[in-house]
Amino acid sequence: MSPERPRSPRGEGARLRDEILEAAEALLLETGSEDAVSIRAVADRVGVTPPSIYRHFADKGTLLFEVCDRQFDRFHEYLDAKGSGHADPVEALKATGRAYIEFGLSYPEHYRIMFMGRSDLTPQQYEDHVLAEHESFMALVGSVQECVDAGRIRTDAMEAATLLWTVTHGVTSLLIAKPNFPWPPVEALVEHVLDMVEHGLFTPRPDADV
Amino acid sequence: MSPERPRSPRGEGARLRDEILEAAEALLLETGSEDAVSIRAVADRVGVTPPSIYRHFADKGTLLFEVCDRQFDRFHEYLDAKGSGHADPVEALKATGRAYIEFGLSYPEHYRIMFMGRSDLTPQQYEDHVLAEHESFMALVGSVQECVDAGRIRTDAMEAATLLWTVTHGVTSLLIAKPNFPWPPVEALVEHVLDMVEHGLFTPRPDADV
DNA sequence: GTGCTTCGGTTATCGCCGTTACCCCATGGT
DNA sequence: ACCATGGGGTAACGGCGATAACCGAAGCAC
Repeated sequence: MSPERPRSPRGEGARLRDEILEAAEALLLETGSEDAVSIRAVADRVGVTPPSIYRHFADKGTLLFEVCDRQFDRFHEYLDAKGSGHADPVEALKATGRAYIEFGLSYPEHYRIMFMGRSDLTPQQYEDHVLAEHESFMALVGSVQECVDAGRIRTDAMEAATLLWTVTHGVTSLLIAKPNFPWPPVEALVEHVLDMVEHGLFTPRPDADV
Repeated sequence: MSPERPRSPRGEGARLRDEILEAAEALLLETGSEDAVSIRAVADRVGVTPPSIYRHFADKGTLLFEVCDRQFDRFHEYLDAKGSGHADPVEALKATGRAYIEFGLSYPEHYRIMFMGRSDLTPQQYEDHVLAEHESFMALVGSVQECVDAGRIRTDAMEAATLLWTVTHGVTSLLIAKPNFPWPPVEALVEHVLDMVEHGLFTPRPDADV
């Protein structure tokens, strides 16, 4: 883009690192395809030659991972924000679920990389990621535990949190992977899912109501 | 592999087509990675040069799609088999759900391509695929309808089928995408999910039991 | 000021990929 | 005997991720 990129002064070589991250993120958002975010494309956008990328990132996977990791942080903030301030812990959980799906659909390519792709990361990144994942999962477990303490849930917090994650992920990932399937309106689908989670889908007896 | 591949006789040029399909499938199963199934690797395995592949498949996507499409057929047969022969339509549905997850986990790379990847197909393939997908989804709707007719379900068949798909897909795809997450044993997880779908996760009142 | 190190980035290149244009030759029909 | 055609092969293009080797300017010691 800008053919004249000034060389960074001595101490601030890390400045390029940020520019690379932002260029990669912008490219990911604009093209909506991980494949379009090539090392060459990113370098071109920053106004730098491809090998320069490797001064700041070990490989392409590391770069993409870091791009998504940033988004991951915002993801958590968003979930926390949407999940707090509810008097009813069950409502808080449902709000978190809505926010999860909403965020995933807002950044489908990030979600794809983080939760739908093959994660061949370096052991170090992998450890970081597992740690972050575990942390955020445990935040969910905490929210679920409030429901358990209030006697509003039928199982233990770990199990319920796992189920909630799989369900919200199921909606999010299928909507991303199969955008042309004749889905009902997203809001309705989400509410139906939440209703299913809350009350179940089947009636225990043929003649029972609710 | 075999350096001496006899040339196919006149009418049976399509024989190579099958060999290519089987080589690609074997490669996919052995390596467990879509990336490892390169045109060159497949050609090498068959004992043929890369351009020969293009006599039978328009491009790599078409080849991979066809490989997975075969598996898709077996997938449906398996689901049908596991879903039939149940007196209780709800049990039939649960059995189908178990089979879905089991099959997906047995062929994770196929499942990945079919349900978790970016599907950039030609319009023709896409149409075929949508049709097949719609057909199998409608089979599910049929099974659900039996539950509706028996008065065992709280919503309409289309909605319930959509929910069931998203849930089973959620379990399958997360287990595939995050194999190192500290999941509970798969069987237990599946049963918990099915139980959640059946009865719901939350209790309507703090003092209610089941 | 002069020399040296070191940092920020480039040039050139490798090997792999999907894909295409073009050629070749054995076979079967006539 | 001919020759068209189908089943392949040869060579090559452009793009990719990645690496090795280099280079020039900025800072530091003296």
